[in-house]
Amino acid sequence: MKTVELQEIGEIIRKIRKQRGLRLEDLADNNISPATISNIERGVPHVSMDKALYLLDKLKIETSQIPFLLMEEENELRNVELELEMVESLWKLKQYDKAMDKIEHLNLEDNHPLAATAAYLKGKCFVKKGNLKRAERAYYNAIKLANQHSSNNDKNIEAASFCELGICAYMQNDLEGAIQFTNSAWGAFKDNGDRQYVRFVIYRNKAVYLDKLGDIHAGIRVIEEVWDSLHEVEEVETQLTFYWLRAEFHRKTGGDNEALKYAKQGLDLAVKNNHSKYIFDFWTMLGCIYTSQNELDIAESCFDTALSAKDILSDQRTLSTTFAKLGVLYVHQNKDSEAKEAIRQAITCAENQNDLSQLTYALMVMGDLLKKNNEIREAIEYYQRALDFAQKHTLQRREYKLLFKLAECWHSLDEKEFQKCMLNMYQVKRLLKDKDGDFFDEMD
DNA sequence: AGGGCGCCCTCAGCGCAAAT
DNA sequence: ATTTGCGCTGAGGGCGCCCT
Repeated sequence: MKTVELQEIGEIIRKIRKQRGLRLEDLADNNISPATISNIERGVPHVSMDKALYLLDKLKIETSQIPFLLMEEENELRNVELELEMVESLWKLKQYDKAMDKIEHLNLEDNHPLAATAAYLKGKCFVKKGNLKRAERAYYNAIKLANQHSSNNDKNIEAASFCELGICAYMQNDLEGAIQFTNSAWGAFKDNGDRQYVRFVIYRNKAVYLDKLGDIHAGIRVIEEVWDSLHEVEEVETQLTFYWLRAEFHRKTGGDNEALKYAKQGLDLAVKNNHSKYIFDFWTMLGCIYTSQNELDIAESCFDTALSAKDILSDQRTLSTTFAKLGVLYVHQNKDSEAKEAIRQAITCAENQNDLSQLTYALMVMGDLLKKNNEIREAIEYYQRALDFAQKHTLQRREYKLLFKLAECWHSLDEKEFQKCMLNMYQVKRLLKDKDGDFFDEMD
């Protein structure tokens, strides 16, 4: 008997012991202890073959049966694998309850080689069913199980689970946490394992979080690192996000022409693949770029085109952005009442989606509009609301910007409040400099 | 003799589920 | 929500064998 088979024999012994309702202790005697049996079952390498053979004998298993039992075991494993592939397809087909039922029905023990995969898929179902806490528990469990069983080493379940934990944190407005999880995912990722797409999802997510945090420089570094291998990305959606991010980063650093180039390439790809969410996002982005280039009529058409997709969007998360940017455009066009209405919609959308990064932005834009119309007290109210969210969720760049705007408002009204803002600004700026050294004020 | 190594044991403590 | 009990595991240590 080869040592490679030792673990598999252990699994068979465990299975048969459980089938007969025996505990370790029940099998132990003067010749073999419970711990040793446990060692054999887990395939601990230094256990003697004699003990294993003794155990097989005690269970009345003929050694000649073993190849047959191994084969049977392998067949069963393949069936479970197929079932889990079905679960993944059901998830794609949005049949979350059915997918969940299938996992429960498999009833996998913790030591099953595919238990980690099952836990991971369970987490994904919980996310879609809106239960983030249970999803997180499932992902933690998947990570624990993946580390327990050596056959998970090349399945990248740990990396994928960390990646998903990042998404959970992001959905709960914990961007710093999201980035930490994504870093953990990167640390756990195996280059020659399964689920290679996760590699690009990690890059993509990290860049998205950095964008939301306003850390443009770090975001650009991530995109540059991945850009040359973009052709390796098989998922159109991931590719589209990279085009979107690249355009977004160019736009925010004032590179309108570059931004235009990548937005148009992305739009092309989105149209080709009939991807309505990104058709929507890229038209929104084009609207922003044209607004900043002062081509206001074209910009308006862009936003109008984007909003035509409003009712067929399955993910409403970016809708708030479009309304906010449309508001900015109306401000440029001096259409103040339309602007107010658009920004109000932006605020509502962001609230509905619980997207605090976007909400602070929409509130800030509303403040800008009020301030422009000399309604300073009202403007302060909006800025202050935005500031509270920004502080609570460590959106420090936005916090800095809001403090600046508040300082401007207070300047003529209340010297004491003005001083308070300036002091806070100074502190936030120092914090940001400590963190990455290259603080700068990006465009929105 | 004594150091290294393999095998197996004990024991504290963990995680889970049933009981309260 | 907390306690209790069970099954199991990992750490650490003892024992015996082999080699130098």
